[in-house]
Amino acid sequence: MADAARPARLENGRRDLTNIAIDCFARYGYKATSIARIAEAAGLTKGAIYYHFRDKEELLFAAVSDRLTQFERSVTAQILPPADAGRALREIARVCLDHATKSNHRRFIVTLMVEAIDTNARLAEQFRAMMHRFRGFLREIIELGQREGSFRGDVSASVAADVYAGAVMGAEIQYYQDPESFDLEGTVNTFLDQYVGWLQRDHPQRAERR
Amino acid sequence: MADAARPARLENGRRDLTNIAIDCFARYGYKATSIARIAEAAGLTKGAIYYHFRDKEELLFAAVSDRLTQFERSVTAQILPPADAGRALREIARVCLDHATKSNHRRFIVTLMVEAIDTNARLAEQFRAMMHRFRGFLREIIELGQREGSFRGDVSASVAADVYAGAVMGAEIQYYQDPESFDLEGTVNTFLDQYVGWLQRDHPQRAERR
Amino acid sequence: MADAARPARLENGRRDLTNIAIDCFARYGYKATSIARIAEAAGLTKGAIYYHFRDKEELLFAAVSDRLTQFERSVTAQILPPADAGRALREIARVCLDHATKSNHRRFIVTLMVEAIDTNARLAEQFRAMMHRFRGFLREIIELGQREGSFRGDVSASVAADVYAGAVMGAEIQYYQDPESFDLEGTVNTFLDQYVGWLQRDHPQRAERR
Amino acid sequence: MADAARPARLENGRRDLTNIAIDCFARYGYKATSIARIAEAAGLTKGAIYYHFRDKEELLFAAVSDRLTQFERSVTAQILPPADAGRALREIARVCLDHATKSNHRRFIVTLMVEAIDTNARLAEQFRAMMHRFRGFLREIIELGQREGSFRGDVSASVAADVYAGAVMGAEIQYYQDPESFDLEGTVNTFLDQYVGWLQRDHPQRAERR
DNA sequence: CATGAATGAGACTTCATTCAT
DNA sequence: CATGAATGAAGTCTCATTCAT
Repeated sequence: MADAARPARLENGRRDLTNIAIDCFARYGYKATSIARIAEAAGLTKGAIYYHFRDKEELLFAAVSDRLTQFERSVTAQILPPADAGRALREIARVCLDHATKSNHRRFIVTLMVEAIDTNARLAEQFRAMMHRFRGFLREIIELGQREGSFRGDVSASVAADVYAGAVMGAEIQYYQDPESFDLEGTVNTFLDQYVGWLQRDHPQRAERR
Repeated sequence: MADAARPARLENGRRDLTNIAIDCFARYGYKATSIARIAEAAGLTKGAIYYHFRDKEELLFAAVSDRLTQFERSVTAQILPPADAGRALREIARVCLDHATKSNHRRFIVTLMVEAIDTNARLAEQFRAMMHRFRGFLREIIELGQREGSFRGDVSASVAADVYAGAVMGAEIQYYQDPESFDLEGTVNTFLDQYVGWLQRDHPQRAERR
Repeated sequence: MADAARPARLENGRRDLTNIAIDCFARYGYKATSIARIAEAAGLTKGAIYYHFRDKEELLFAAVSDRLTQFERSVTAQILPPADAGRALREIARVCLDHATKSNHRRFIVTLMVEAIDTNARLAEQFRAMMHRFRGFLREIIELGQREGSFRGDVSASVAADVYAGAVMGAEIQYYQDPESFDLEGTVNTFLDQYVGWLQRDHPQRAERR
Repeated sequence: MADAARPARLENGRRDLTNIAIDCFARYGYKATSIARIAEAAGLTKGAIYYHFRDKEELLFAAVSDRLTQFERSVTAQILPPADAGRALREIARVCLDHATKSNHRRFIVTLMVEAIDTNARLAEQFRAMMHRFRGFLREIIELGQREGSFRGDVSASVAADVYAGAVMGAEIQYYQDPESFDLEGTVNTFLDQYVGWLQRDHPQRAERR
C-alpha cells in the first residue's frame, strides 16, 4: 500500500504497539477498535500485528498491563515515604484526579475494568489484582496512621481502604459521565475532608452503632 | 425472570421482550448477546424482535428504561415520606444494596452506564439524566435535613449528594468485581456512619470544639 | 395502531390502492418500495393489501395496467380522427412529452419497462404488448398517410413506426437522466421536422429535383 | 466471459472481479445478484469480495466504469480519424449495434442507466457524464461535417447529436425488449438514412418551421 | 375486511485470524 | 519481519408473506 520509502514508524515492536493500541481502544472502545484500525494507526498491516501478539485479547492485555504498571508506579513513586498518613491519602487522590483529567487512558481503564467483569476473565483477574494491591496500599497507609496515633484505632483499616477506593472511583465515573457539569475536584475534596476528619477523630470511647 | 408459566407465546409483546432481553444482556453483555439469542430465549424468531423494536439498540434502550424506571420507583416509593433525613439516606443505600445483590440486572445497568459513556450517546444521555435525578433526589433529602436542623448547614447539599452517589456506586463496582471477597455491606455501612455522622456534626445547636 | 375513529381513507379497494402504489413506486422504485410503505401511505396494514392482491407483483401489475390503459386512452382519444397523418404524428409526440414532463408516473413506467426486461417476465410481456400496440397504431397512421398520398410509399411503415417510437423514447430517457440540461422539446421537435419531412419527401406525385 | 484458462485463483484482483461481477449483474440484475453469487462465480468467499470492494455498490460502480471505458475506447478508437463525417456517424452506430447484440453487458448497462436515475445517485452521475461525453463526441463530428461543407449549417449540431443518441438508444431498448421480433439493424439503418440525408441536404434557403 | 403478530429466508457486512510469499 | 489476499463464522437487518382473531 505504501510505496517506496516509508519511514519505519516503529522501532521496538511490542512496546510501541501497545501504546498505539491503547490510544485506539481509549478513543473507540475495545470492541469497536478493529485490528485493522490499530494496524493503520501503526502504519502496518494486520498481519504484522499478529506477528507480535497472538490475539487481539493479548494485545489488549499487554496494553492494559503497561498502563496499570505506569499508574501504580506513579502512585507509589510520588507518595513514598509517607511521613504523614493523612497527607498521603490526599496525595493519592490528587494523583488519581490527575490521571483522570489529563488523558482518556485512565478513563478507558476504568471503563474497561467494569466491562471486563463479565466479558474477559483474564483481564478481570488482572484488574481484581490491581485493585487488591491498591486497597492493600491504602490499608497500609491507614494502619501506619493508626500506629502513629494520628488515626483512630477503632475502625477496620481494611474497610476504610475500601470506602476510600470506592468513593474516588465513584466520583471519577460520575465525572466521566458528565465532564462538563460534574465537579470532580470539589466532590473528592469534600469526601477527603470528611474521610480524613473521620479517621483523625479520636474518640475510642464513642462507639458508632450499626 | 420470566414469571411463572409463560404460555409458549408472549402476551405483552414489548414488555416481556425487554425483560428477556435484559436477562440476556446481563448474562452475556450487550455485544455478546445476539438478537438470535434473545429471540431464542423468547421462543420467537429474529424477525419478531424486529417487529417490536427497530434496532438492537432500541431494544437495549427500552430494556434499560424499564429497569431504570423500576429502580427509581423502588427508591422513591420506599422512602417517602422521609420523616428523618438521616434515616432516609440509610434507606436509599439499603435499596441500592438490595438491587445490587439480588439479581445481575443492577450490575448490568451499572456496567452499561460506564460502557455507554463512549459507546452509545443516547443511552449515555439517559444515564446522565437518571444520575442527575438521583443526585437531585439526594440533594433534596439533604436540604430537608438542613432545614430541619438535623444536618449542618455549612456544606453544599449538592456536593454532598455527589459524594454519596459516588461512594455507593464505587463500592458496588468493587463488589461486582470481586463478589466473593469484597464486603459490600460493611463498606457501605462504614461509609454511611462516617457520612451521616459528618452531616449531623457541627450544626448550630450542638457546640463542637476542635 | 389507529385508535377509535379513523376516517376510512379508501372506498373502492383495488383501484385506490393501485393509485397509491404507483405513486410510491414512482417515488422510490419498485424494489425499494416495501409493502409496508404502501400500506402506510394507504392508511392500512400490510395484511389488508394482501386481501386485495395476491402478491406484490400483482399489485405492481395492476398498477401498471391502470397507467398503461390511461396512457393509451389519452393517445387515441386526443388523436382521433387523424385527418392529417403528419399532424397526427406531431400530436402523439406532444401527448408523450406531456406525460413525460407532468408527473413522475410516466418516467417510472419507462424505467420499469426497461427494468422489467430481465426481471419480471409477466410485466415484460405486458410492456411488449403495449409497445406492439403503440407501434401498430403509429404504423396505421403512417399507412394512412401513404394511402392518402401525403407520405411516400417507398418506406416500410412498420420500420418507420419503430424509428419514431425509438426516437421519442430515447429522447425521453435522456431527459429523465438530466432534466435540468437536456432540451427534450427541442430534440423531439427537431426529430419530428426531419422525420415528417422525410416521410413527405420524394413521393411519386411530388416531383423533386436533386 | 473470463478469458481462456483461469488458474483457479484470480491474479488481477479487482479487474477480474469486475468482469465476473458484471457478468452476473447482466444475467440476473443488480438487486437479484447477491454478493454470494459473485463470490461463488469467482471461486472465492464473500469476504474476499469485501477485501477488494468496500461495498456491493462500489463493485457495481467499478464494473460499470470498466465497461464504459471499454465502450468509449471502442467508439473513439475505431472512428478516428473521421475523414468523412457521414461515414463516421454510420460507423458509430455500427459499433453500438455490435455491442448491443454481441453480449448482454451493453444491455445491462443501458438498463442500469435508466434504473440508476432514481436509484443510485453516484452511478447516475457517471452515466450522465458518459452520455454528455458521447453527445459531445457526436456534436464534434457533426460540426466537422458542417465546417467541411458536407453537412448543412442551419441546424444546431448539439440538438442533432441529441436526436442521434436518442434514436439509437431508443431502438436498442425496443430490441432488448423484444429481440426475437424487433428489427434493430433495419430500424437504425432507416434512421441513419433519414438522418444523414437530412444533414446532407443543403438548402439553407428552405427553412424548416417548428 | 382488516389487524397485529410472527415467520423465515436471505441479504449485506464486519472482523479476527491465517498463510504463502 | 511484513504484506496482501483470503477465509469463515457470525451478526444485524429487511421484507414478502401468512394467519388467527
